Order: sequence, then C-alpha cells, then structure tokens
Amino acid sequence: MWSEARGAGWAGREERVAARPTMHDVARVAGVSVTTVSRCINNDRYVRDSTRQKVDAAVAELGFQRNDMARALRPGQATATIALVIEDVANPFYSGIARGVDEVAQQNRHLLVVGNTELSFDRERELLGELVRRRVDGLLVVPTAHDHRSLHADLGRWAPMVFIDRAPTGVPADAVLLDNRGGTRQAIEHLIAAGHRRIAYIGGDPSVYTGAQRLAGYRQTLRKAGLTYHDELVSLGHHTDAAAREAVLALLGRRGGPTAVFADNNRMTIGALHAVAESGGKVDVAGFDDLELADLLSMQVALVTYRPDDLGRTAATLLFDRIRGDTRPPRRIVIKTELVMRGRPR
Amino acid sequence: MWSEARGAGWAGREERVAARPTMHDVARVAGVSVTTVSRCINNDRYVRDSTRQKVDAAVAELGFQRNDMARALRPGQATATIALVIEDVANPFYSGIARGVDEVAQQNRHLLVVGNTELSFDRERELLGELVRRRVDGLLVVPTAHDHRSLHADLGRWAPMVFIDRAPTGVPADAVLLDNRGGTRQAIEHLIAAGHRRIAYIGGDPSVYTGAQRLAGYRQTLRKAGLTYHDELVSLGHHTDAAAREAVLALLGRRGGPTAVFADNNRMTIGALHAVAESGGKVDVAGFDDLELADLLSMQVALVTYRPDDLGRTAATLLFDRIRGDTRPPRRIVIKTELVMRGRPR
DNA sequence: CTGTTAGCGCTTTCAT
DNA sequence: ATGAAAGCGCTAACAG
Repeated sequence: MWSEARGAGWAGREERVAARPTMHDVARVAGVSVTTVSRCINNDRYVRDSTRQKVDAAVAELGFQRNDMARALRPGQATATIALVIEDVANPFYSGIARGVDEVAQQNRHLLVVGNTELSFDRERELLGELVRRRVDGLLVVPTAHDHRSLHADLGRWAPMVFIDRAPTGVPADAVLLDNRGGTRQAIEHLIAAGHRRIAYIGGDPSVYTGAQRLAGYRQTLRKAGLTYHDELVSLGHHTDAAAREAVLALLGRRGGPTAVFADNNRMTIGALHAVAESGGKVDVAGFDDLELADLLSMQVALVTYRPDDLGRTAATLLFDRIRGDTRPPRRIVIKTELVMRGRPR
Repeated sequence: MWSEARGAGWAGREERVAARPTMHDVARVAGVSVTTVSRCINNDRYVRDSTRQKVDAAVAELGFQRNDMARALRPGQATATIALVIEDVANPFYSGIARGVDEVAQQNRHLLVVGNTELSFDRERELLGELVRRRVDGLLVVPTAHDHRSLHADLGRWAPMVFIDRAPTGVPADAVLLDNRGGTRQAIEHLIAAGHRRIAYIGGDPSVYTGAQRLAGYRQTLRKAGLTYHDELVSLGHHTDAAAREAVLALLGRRGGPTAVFADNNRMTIGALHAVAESGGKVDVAGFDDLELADLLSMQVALVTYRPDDLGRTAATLLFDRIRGDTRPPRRIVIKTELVMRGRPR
C-alpha cells in the first residue's frame, strides 16, 4: 500500500512511486519500521550497518526528503528559522544588515526569512504575526515609527525579539543601535570647522528614532558652537532621493540659503549630491551612511560611516543568545561611527 | 488541565496561562471544542455569533497564535513560503532581485526565505535541501557554476524551481535571463564607435553562464568590427572590485595596454573605475549592470542597464504560475538591457 | 539493535 | 451549529 501521490504526477503519468514519499514509504521499501528509518536519517547510533544500508538505498531510490515541518511539530523542536523585518532590502543599508544576519544565521544553522515593510506599521504587524504563526525561533526587527509596546507584549512571548537601528519606546528588548548623535555631531562639527555657518539639514521622517536622534545631534552641535538654529534650513519628511533633491534645490534657490547641507541618511545624501551638482554652487555636503562609489565622486562629501553588516551580525548574535535561553536583562549595544572624506575636492 | 508551559515562563514565574497556548487551551477557556475554535480562526461559516464571541475573547485573553506548521502538515496545505537562493544579498544586483521577488511574494501572500550561497555549489546544494525539507512551495535560484541536472532531478519534484540570471545546463526549468550578448555588444560597439581598438575585458568567473555569454558577446562584436581578439587584453576570474582594480592597473601598466576597458559586472566596473581614476590616463570604461551614483562620477562610463527587480518580479511570477499548477513546457524569458552614459565627460 | 505506540497542533469528515 | 475522532509525517519513550 503506497501513499497516494499528492498533486498530479508529472504530465498526469501515474507513478508507481509516491510523488512525495514519506518515512512510511521508505520503511516499506527498506522492510523496516519508521523508527529505524528515523534513526538512520538522524544518524542515531544503534542501527546495524546492513540495516542502515537498506534504508539508505530506499531513501535514494525514492528520493525521500524528511519533512521538517512535521519534525518541528514535536515539543521542544525548533524550526531553525529566524526572521528579519526591514523596510526595503533594495536599500544597501538594509541589505548590508541582511548580509550580516545571514552570516550568523548560517553559523547557527538557521534559515533566514526576510520581510519588507515599506515603512508601514500595519504591514509590520501583519508580517510579525505571520512569522510568529510559522513559529520562527527569533525575530530581528527594524521597527517602524509607532508604539511597539502592545505588539511586543503580544508577540514577544512567542519568539525573542531584537531591535535593530531603532529603539522601540517602552519595550524591554535588546537593541543594536548606531551612535546617531555622535555621528551627526562629528559631521556638523566638520562643516563648522570648514567655516560654514548656515548648514541645512535634510531628513526623512523625524518621528523615526534615527531621524529624531540625528536632528537632535544637529541642533545640539549648532548650539554648542554658538550658532543659531534656523527653521528654514531644515527640511524633513522626505522618503526618496528625488524628494531630497527637490528640497535641497529649493533651499539653495532661496536668498540666505545654506552654504552646506547635512543629509540624514543615504537616500537623502544622494538627493543632496544631485541637487548640489546641478546647482553648480560651492556647497559642501555631509551625510549619514556610507555610499558605494562615493570616493569616485566629482565632488567631496563627508560621510558618517560604519558597517551595516556589523549591525546585522551583532543583532543576530544577541538573538541567538536569547534563543539559547539567555534571560539576562535587555541590552543595548551602540555601534560607533566614523567620519570619512569621500570624493575629490574641487 | 492546562497545557504545560513549554520553556520556562519569564523569570521563572509560574504562570496560570500556558506560555504558548494551543487551540485546546482556547477551546477550554471558551468552553467549546477545538473544532469550533478552528472554525472561528479560519472564518468558517456555521458558527453562532455568541460562540464566535466567546472564542474571540479566549483567543485575546490567551494571546493565542495559530501554529501554521501544524496546519501545513495536513495534506494539500501549502507552507505559503517561497525561497530565493542567491550569491550575496549585499550586492545590489541580488538585493534588487530580492526586492522584486518579495513584491510578488507579498501579492501572493507568501513569505520569502533568502539564502546566500557565496558562490559555493556545496552550500547551494545544502541550502536547497534544507528548503525542500521545510517544504517551501517554490524555489527561485541563481545557480552557481555547476551541473544542476541531478540536483534538479532530486529536488525539482518537491518544489517547482525557476532559475534567475543563469540558465542551468540541461535542466528543463523556467529561467529568466538578461540579454547578455546583446547588452555586451552594445557596450563594445559604443567603445569601438568612440575610436577604441584595444578594448580590455575584465571579468569574473568565465564558467558562470553570464560570464561566458558576455565574453562571447565581446569576442563576437570585436570580430564583426574586424578587430582582432587579444588574449592579453582579457583578464578573468576576479571576484571582488579590489581584484578587478589590480587587474586593470596591471593591464594599464603594460606597453600596448588597452585604451578602453569593458567590465563584466558591477563589481568589476567599480574596480575598473578605481583603477582608471588612479592611473589618470584617458581610458574609457564601460560595464555591465547599473551603478548607483554613477551619474555623479567624475569620469564618464557607459553602463549596460536594466532593472534587477524586474528579474525578480518576472521569475516570481513564473514561479507562482507553477505553484498554481501550470504544467506548460518550461519558458525562458529574456530581459532587455539598455546602454546608458553615466558620469561627466572630462 | 529494532518495533510498537503515543502524541505534537491542527483540519476535516462524519455524526449529532 | 457543534463535537468526536482520525490522521498529516515525524520523534521519542518504552518494550522486546
């Protein structure tokens, strides 16, 4: 009695072997019990060599592949999967994180599910729910700008969560962050040292943790240097480099416009660079995040750099500690940034 | 009788509610049977409103989350997961693909597992095995340079496979490819039209499908233009931009060196650009793949462009057709490329 | 060393 | 409209 072939066999041909053989099929072909098959598959000791060979032969003949879903159903078994919830893999910042996470996941023999939220809290909530229902062993999240208290309370017990890049408010979880204020300070100080007094700030969503921190760093640094903060030099809420470009162009077109601009993140910096290149003026640019190819630019730019994969690796390491049962109080790790000059001076 | 709390409750506190409640727990709290709970969870008809409310309350009280692993165990049920096997997410080419795939996956309410192979066939084989054992519904693969016949024969029956960017030899599967020869031809013709006669080719692994195709396009175009192919102008087998840079530097340092260089892929182009910038000579560069920020470069570069996310979207669309039972003969879709000039002429 | 059996958490006939 | 019971594919006591 063979298992019924689930789904039509290829081209409707009726096959004598099950389309997706189970351990029972293997056991039958090998003439042993499922237990023995299980033992062979999982390399338990206590299997006679000749038996093992029969089983191996049956496995090969049938093309059997163990069903890990069924396996993980047993209590105590894990799914050997972790998940990374980000805004957009196509952004090098996030793909860098993903890369770092995957390295650590691989070392721990886990698979990685990646989900894009596109900045939508609803999508994030939905995604995390799906992930938890699939019983991933752990969650790595770059949270959207919302209150994560209830979300974390609901889902945190199903899988450990580690936050990346943004600290969720009021949630007792591990987080790996960048030195947003410090990095911004260095960049602004650099611009001030270069003689600039009117420094624009071009940024994304200021309600996102990083945006708020960086803006705070900007204001703080201006103040410490005795410069006044000008509202009209600050342009926020941009989501694309195109929007940033427009905004900078507008800023530059005004009387009393900036002589330098600091950009909040990689996309903002790209937009700013385009705007400055087009406007042709001698405006200095600084920005958060590194940019590939920045060193070959026709203009100079000061960049607040760090390795995104470090964020991912560190967070994943923290997560696996939790997965292994670490119950110490939540930790917050801050990754240092470094200001570097890229591109060629004019 | 409550389910035992699996794993220690937080801080060892003994909880009256199960740490990870099951449907049975919900049923007990709601005072109904598991069947009814299942019906509510899955929005079956035939549930009295008052019953549904009791169940909803119990679900909320316990923080129940359905176990989709157990659910998928039933015959005919899918895991609602597809996988993407690539070389390295941190490379914008692959992250672009991943982005496109995720879009389509989301539309089809599937989750995406991403695996990095680092170009290792062993790792690829292992990864695909793990994926199949987890019973993903479909596989998207950028294959490494090896014979995939047996791999596909072994695993193809467990989940439909669609190949991206590289056509595996002798495997009857869908594939989405780039117009490698055509794209390369355009680039080389451009360089020839600019007066170049000694055009270097700097490339990655020539045994990888794309490498072979692009090299063939290069030779073919030279021949058609009546130019002779010079072995010493061709440097292959580079995996990083640093290696490409070195190689181009070496090429440029030689007597009778190239007056232009064509680079095989994005990393090769980055290396070539660095080398040319350093050497200061007036060497023209062309390359396969687009480069972010290329338009702000201090030198000009001709790029063979296309949208990586299109590759991903198209492949994922094909895959979902298969998942839905499409049994038409395998298809091969070729994505067109476009030659664009980036950067500023000196 | 090997087999029997009892579930894991869920869906799904089949009764009621 | 609801429940009892079988079983998805696997592992883990427990016997032998």
